Amino acid sequence: MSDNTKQDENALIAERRRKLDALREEGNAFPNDFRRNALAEELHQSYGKHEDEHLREESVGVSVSGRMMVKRVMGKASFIKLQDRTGQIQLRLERDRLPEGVYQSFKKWDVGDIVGATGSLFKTQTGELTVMADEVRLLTKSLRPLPEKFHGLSDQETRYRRRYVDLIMNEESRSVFRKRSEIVAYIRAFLDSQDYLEVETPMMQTTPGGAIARPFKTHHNALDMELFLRVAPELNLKRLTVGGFERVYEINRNFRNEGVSTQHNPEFTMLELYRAYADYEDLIVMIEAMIKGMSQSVLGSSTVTYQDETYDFSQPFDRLTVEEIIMKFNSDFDQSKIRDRDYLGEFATKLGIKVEDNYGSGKLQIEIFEKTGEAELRQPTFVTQYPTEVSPLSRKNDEDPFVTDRFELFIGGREIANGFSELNDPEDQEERFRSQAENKAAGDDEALVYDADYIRALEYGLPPTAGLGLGIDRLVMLFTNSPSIRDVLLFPHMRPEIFD
RNA sequence: GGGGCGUUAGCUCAGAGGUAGAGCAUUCGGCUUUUAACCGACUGGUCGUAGGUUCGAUCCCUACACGCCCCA
Repeated sequence: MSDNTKQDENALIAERRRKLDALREEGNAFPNDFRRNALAEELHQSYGKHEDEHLREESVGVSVSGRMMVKRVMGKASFIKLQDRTGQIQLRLERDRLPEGVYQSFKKWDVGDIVGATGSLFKTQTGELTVMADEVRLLTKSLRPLPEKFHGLSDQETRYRRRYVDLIMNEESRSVFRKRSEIVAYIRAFLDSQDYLEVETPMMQTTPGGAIARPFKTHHNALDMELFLRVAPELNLKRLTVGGFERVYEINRNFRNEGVSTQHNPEFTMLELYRAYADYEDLIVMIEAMIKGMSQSVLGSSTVTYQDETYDFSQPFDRLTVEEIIMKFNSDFDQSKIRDRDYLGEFATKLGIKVEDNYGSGKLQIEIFEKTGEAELRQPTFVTQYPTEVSPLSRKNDEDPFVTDRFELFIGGREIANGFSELNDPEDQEERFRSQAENKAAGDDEALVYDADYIRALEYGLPPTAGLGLGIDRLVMLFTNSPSIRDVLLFPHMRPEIFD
């Protein structure tokens, strides 16, 4: 830090810096030899119900440590509270019980400092479990004041930019990220128990990968080549299925160069899985079971309440086709013309959709579905039979090649998962790639890129396979009642902060 | 990209065209069972940035930055 900045520094920080200077003069200001033997939550669990008298007789010695969140000095005795990773525990410090001079030093410590203490348990007059300290040490001086004790930190921007302060101050925020971790752990356990193999495939590739999305570009200096951050791991995971890993999954980051909103972050986490000798129906059964189990495991309930709406996972999820949804939510739609390109085009235009010349009836169906149906799908609903035109990697339906054997899962009007029976005919795939390449040439920078090696892999033979992608961030939003994706990302993307 | 709202002390927030306010925190004093501890005294600000209107702007106007929400 420059001298200039130091001079301009806030008086509160300057004061604490002076205290740190004094600590440096006394010896090691940043000791790392204190070891605790108890956590706050353990103590409350084990001794919370004990009587004061009983505790004093037992004389339970404990060492605890954490961030000092409360400091109440009453002359020659004080109460403080330390916060560790499990919760808070109160300590009582009495001048005449501590070694000579320690209490005097303690009075200069600040809320936010990291403190370690050793003592024995008792209960206060109001019944709060407390450690009567025999020793107490300052382990790390905090130079910056914490937000106010009552209102805490509520400014959204600061909560995202200084997540560490948010985590110190807000139990709800800590809880969201613990739940996120539990959800991911649940998914891993669920898949591992069914003999899936977890793998990691490249994030940087020479093509963006298998999804319709705009990619980020980067550059490798030594190789002097353009690279893309992947938009999906799909093609690599299917290469692994060709290789004989018949059940694989990856939980990892994808990158899409698109808008930022309450629903979108440039990087986000997806589960993708592939299962040979299965079709999309098998995955529908599986994902429904997984979400039900997850709800029970993480929330202890088969329902989840999100923004004043409750979703019930105990009932079988609804199932509708894309065409059924269009007709259900557009009463004036002429059902006999559900695949009539001209009619669909007119209908879409009336809805305010910008219709491009190269849109076929499948693309138009999807535009109408997204505009009129998607947001209405509140309870868990599987939407099936997506048009082939918008599903370049999905297997065509045997009876009706206009559609593919594909589904998406919607909860609360939002897409949570997308799965399908994989296209494993290399010649069909080659044609679909070419069609995408034409779109790309026509200016669609989201179109898939032709991947010759992927075709070659398919030519070795991809067993009949079903695959699934599930957006972890959106699922966590749902399970933690978070209105914005930023609430479930530890460090959401923000424009750079200006330090002057 | 368009629209709306916001930005005042470390934090949470009031405020009004005429030299800027509260609570908590800090500092000093008191207090050996507190629970947003309490009592007394003090301190703390380029009112997001840059222009403009005005005798005078933190307040009105414009642009910009950052954030939040809605729409595409």
